[in-house]
Amino acid sequence: MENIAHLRDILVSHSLRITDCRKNVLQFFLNRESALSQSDLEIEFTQYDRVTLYRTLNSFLTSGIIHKIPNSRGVATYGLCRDTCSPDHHEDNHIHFKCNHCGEIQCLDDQLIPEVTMPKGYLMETVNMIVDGVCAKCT
Amino acid sequence: MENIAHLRDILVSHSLRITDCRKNVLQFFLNRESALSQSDLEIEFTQYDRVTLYRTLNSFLTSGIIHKIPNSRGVATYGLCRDTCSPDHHEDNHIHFKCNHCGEIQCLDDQLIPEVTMPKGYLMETVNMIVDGVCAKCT
DNA sequence: AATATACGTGCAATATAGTTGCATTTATGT
DNA sequence: ACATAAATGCAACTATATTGCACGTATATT
Repeated sequence: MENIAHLRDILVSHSLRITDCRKNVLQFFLNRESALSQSDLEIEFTQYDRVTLYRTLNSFLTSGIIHKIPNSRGVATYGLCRDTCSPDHHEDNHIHFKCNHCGEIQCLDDQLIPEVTMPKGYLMETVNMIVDGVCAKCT
Repeated sequence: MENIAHLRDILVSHSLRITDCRKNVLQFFLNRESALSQSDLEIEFTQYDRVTLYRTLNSFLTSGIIHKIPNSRGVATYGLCRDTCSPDHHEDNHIHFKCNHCGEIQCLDDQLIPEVTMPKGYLMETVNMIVDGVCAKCT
């Protein structure tokens, strides 16, 4: 359970206003170790409109509190950024893990994406790496 | 331009019946160097129903002719598998590239995904790596 | 070549996800 | 406490993904 002051700090430091919705959603992210989708939030927070949750995710995304995790299903999922991230510079160069058993998507913060090289003429901007398998809880 | 016999061979060797739709879609994949989405097919093949194209992609996917490429937008894209792929064993361990300029997604068949290790208790099944940037055609 | 049948296709309908505009409410700086 | 810029809720809309069912066709068998 995060204390409220901490939640406020995070929001303020990302130039976001303090609202109930944002505090609750942020707390939910902090309490969970797995990444979350919009529909996860809709199930958890029936008191807020889908659009509000959608825009909450968007504000977190553009302010650099969370990052988007690519996946092969058609559902966007989001994970908390590390403390070292800022809106213009992300340090989310870790591997993401999708468990085929429980379905959870996790940030493996300590497994860094290895360096790769591109063919001639290609300009590399961001790199994502997603491993599918069975997570520690399900093995 | 692929010859028809070759298209038939590919379909037959994956236990799929020969149909116009499948031949045309497969040819389209072979002629393009970029990955394709369902909507790409809908634009190209107005003579076929969306659902037919959807199921064509599905049959190609489960029979191992194409593979799904994860991406952060909510649109599934597909790339041709290498000749060495079979339905039960895929060799698509290459990096995918998404161009932020032209939007194309390409298979970098020769850029292999580097080996990575998982934390204790994690079981690795498949690995995906997606690089975003600017492709050779757009630089 | 005729034919049975399993498989492919088209249509209709539904489900799910993502997005915008607008009126109303609320957080925040002064 | 008040003005204002931002957040919220509602309604509507778009795009994408998916299923059931009836009908048509590729293929194996004879």
